[in-house]
Amino acid sequence: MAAVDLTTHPGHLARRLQQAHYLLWNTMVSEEITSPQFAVMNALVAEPGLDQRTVGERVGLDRSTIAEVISRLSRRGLIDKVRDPQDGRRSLLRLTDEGARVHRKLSVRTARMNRIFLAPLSADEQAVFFDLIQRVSDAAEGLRNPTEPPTEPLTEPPTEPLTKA
Amino acid sequence: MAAVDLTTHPGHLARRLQQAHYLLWNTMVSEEITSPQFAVMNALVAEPGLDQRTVGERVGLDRSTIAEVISRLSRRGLIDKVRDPQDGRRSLLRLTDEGARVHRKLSVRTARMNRIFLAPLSADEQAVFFDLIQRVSDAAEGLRNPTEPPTEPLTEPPTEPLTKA
DNA sequence: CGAAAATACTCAGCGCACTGAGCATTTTTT
DNA sequence: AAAAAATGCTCAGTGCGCTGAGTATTTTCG
Repeated sequence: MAAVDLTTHPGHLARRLQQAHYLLWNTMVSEEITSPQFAVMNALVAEPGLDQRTVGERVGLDRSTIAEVISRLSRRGLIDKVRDPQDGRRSLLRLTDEGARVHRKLSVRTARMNRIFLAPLSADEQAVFFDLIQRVSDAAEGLRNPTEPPTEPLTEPPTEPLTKA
Repeated sequence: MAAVDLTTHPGHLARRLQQAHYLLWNTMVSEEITSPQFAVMNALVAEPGLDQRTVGERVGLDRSTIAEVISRLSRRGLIDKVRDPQDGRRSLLRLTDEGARVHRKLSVRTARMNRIFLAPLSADEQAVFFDLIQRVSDAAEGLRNPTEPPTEPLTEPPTEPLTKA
């Protein structure tokens, strides 16, 4: 008998929160377009012509997942995908007219859903909610992405200044 | 140009939080046993002999998902699964000795991981963090599970008492 | 220039998560 | 007791999410 209390486990809470959101999204926003798909479309509204990897970075999806999400959006005719003539490795992405239309429609519904989802919290609590989750996520991301904070700046050791010159 | 700010979208934040947790779990707890698998084992430590559906209910996994998770735990020899002789529909579950051993080991590591994961928050903030997420999740779950709260209390309408008699 | 390294993407494999449909076994009704 | 409903589980299908390996294209460097 040494069972643990999962209500103090952030991972478990995060999963439950996401599940709850998933269900609400399905009933209030769309059964066709998922939340990650919407996030990708949204990134392309903000910055049309991004390549696949960068979009993934913007919305927090790894290379494999973003590829699949994009393939679905593309199959539905919501985004265009073309090889970059300047760099044959890249795929450049942008919304189609239909994609832009769908994005507008879903934006409205998403806002409505978020209001309902967050209704149990006061405005102040909502702000705290965002802040806390974000801080935890950012910190954890930092743990994985050493970011190589210049252990010894690539520029150079304190021998001589060169940005100066 | 009507892109939305995803940092105020709880669904997006929940996904990011879970991803961050997933990565940390993998490096600090186990590469074999996942967080949902641990949750299932934990439920069986608390209540040995539960049937599959109830375990799913305890940890928040639907019938299909719980079936897969259990099949993996079973394949690894961490849980036992037997048909209920009283009710041929049910599968009764309990940890094997090895399962109990693994659960103990992971409990320690999980506690350590949670400390690090939550380190960016003060003790007070951690309490708020749990509370807010839980309230939002519970409320959203309530939206889907009508629970049939006695539209008109089953006890009785104000016309005449009948439990009386 | 040509080999080596970096970069963008694809592919296969595993695992979580949900729905809808189907099967077997109770339980309830008639 | 037979028909109907409920219950527990399985199966097929879709989608997110990660890793490791592989391919093609650029960039860098000797």
